Amino acid sequence: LHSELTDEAVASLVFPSLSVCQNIRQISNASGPPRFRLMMSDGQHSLTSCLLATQLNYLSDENLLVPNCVCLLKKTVNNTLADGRRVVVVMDMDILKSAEEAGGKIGNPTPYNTDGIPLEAPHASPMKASAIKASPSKGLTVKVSPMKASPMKANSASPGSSAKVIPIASLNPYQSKWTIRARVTNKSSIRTWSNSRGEGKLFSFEIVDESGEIRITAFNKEVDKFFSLVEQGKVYYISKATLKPANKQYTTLKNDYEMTLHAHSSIVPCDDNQSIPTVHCDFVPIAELENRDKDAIIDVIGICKSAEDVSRITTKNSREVSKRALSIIDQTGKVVTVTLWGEEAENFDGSTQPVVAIKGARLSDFGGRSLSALFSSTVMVNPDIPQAFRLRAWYDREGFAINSQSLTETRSAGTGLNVNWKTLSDIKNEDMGHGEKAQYFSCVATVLYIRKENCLYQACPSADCNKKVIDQQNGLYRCEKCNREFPNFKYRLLLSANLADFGDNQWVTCFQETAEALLGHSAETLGHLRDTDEAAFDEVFQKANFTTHIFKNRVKLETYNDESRVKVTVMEVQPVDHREYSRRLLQNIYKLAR
DNA sequence: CCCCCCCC
Repeated sequence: LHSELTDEAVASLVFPSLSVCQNIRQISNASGPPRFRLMMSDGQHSLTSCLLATQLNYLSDENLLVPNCVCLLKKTVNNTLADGRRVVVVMDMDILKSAEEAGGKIGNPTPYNTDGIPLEAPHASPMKASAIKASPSKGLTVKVSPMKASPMKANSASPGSSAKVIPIASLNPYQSKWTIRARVTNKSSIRTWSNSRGEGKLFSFEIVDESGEIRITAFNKEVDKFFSLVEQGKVYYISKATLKPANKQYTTLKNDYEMTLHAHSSIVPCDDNQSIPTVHCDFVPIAELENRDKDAIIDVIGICKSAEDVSRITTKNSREVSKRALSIIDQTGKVVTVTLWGEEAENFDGSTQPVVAIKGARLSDFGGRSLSALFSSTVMVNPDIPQAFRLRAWYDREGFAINSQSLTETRSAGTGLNVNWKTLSDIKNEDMGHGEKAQYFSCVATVLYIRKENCLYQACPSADCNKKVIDQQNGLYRCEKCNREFPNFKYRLLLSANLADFGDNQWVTCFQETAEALLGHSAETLGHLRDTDEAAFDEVFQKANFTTHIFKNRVKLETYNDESRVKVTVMEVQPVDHREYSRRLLQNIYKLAR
C-alpha cells in the first residue's frame, strides 16, 4: 500500500523487472487471505507491493523469499482502493538465488534493518502462518510450507516443466506457473450440452492432495485428449490449466476455485504416489442415519441385500434417466434404500450381493430415510478396504439371516423387504388370523382349482356400488342398496380358488381385481363368454390351473352360524420374480442349516 | 463453455 505511488512511477516499471526485496511484512487482516507487504527496490525506484500468502506458498518452499533476496517481478497489477490508496499487487515473480544470478545488474542492496519489525498476528492466517518464523539474528525468514511431510520434495520428478509442485490449497487464478500432484477421486462420464450459448461435450473430475481438493473440467477437444488418460484413483501431475472462481451453488468441494483444461494443459501420470491420500470415507452406520438431517451428505457402506431392476424415469424437466434402487444392510442390522442414477444404475450388478460403498451420498427423507447418489458421489463396488472385508465376513456368517429392519418404508412388495412371507402350512401351524385384527401374509402358491360356479354375479352399474342386483325379469335390475332400478348391470367376479404350495393347500377368495389378474380376463369379457361361448369360458379356467403367483392375502377367523373358520382373501396377485424367489429360498436353506 | 443431483 503506497499512497505516494504515482502513475508515472508505476508506468516506469518495465517487466520483467529485477529488484531487491528489502522487507517482508505480514499485513494482519481479520478477514480475507493473509497478505504480505514487500518493499522492493530496483536501485532507482522503491515500490511497496502486496503479495498474497497463497502465492508465497509456491514461492517459498525453499526459503527463498528472505530479506535482501533478488526478485524478478514479472507481472504486477495496479489498483486504487476505495479510500484512494494505491496498491501494487505482485501477480507473478521468480526469486533468484542470489544477486550473482541476476547478472550483477543490480547494485549491492542496502541491508534493511529488520530490528523492531515483528511479524504481525500470524494466527490470523489460515495458511499455517506459524510456519513463518522470525529469525532475529538473520532478519526475517519466510517459510510457508503447509506440507509437513512434504511430498513436494519430489519436485524434481515433475515432468515437462520447471514449475514447482505446489499444494492444491495454494492454487489461485493469479499465478500460472505451477504443477500439482494429485489423485483422481471422482471422474464423470462424458456429457453433452446444447443451449443458447452453443453446444459441446465435457467431463469433469475431482482430485485431492494432502492440502485440499479441486474440480477440473475438460471441454470438447480436451475431452478427446484427456478422458481416457484420467482414471479414477490414479495420481497425476497436472499443470497449465485455467483457474476460476468456483460456483459454490454447484459444488460441495472445499475449494474457492475450479480448474478448466485448455490446449496447453498437461496431465502426466505419476507412479510415485505413496504420499498422496487415497479416498477417505467417514462411513456412517446405517442405523445412525435416522438421527442425521435431511440433505446431509454422508459416506455409507453396506451389503447390497437386493437390487431393483434398472428402470427409466422421466424427470420433471422431461429428461429421461435410468435409476436403480438398492437395499443395503450393515452390522447395525438396519437396511436403507440407496438410489443410483444414469450409467451407474445401468451398470450395477447386485446379483452377488456385493459390498457397496458410497462417498458423498445424500440423505433424503423419502420413505422415512433413504439415500440418493449424486453426480459428485463415488460409488465403489467391493472396495479394497478393511471395512468392506469386515462387512463381508459379518454378512456371510450371520448378517444374511438376521431379521433386518429398513429405514426406508416401501409400499410395493417388489424389494423383497418387509414382506411377511409364509407357507400355507404356517396358516394352521401359527393359528393365523385368530387375533382381534386380521393378519396379512404373502406366499408363493400354485392354483389347483378355481370354481366356475357362481364366480360371476350381476352387480349394480353405478360407479361405486358393487351390490348384487335382482333381475326383475322385465329388463330392469334392482339394486337394494341404491334403491333404484337400472336397465343394465355390470359383471363382477367373486372366485373361490384352491391354492397349494409344497406343504399344504388353502381355499381363498378373490374379488374383482385379483380374480381378473388370476384369470387373465376382465369380468366383462368373462361374463360375455359365459353367455355366448361356454367352451371358451371353460378354457380360461383350465388355463389358470397350475399357474404360480405371489399372493398377498388377508387372513381372519370368521364366525358364521356358530361355525368358525379361517377365511383367506387375496388382496394382490403378482408374478413371481424367480431371481428374487430363489435368493430367498437359498437364504432359508442357510438359516435352516445353522 | 457445464451446473443435470432426478422417481416413488
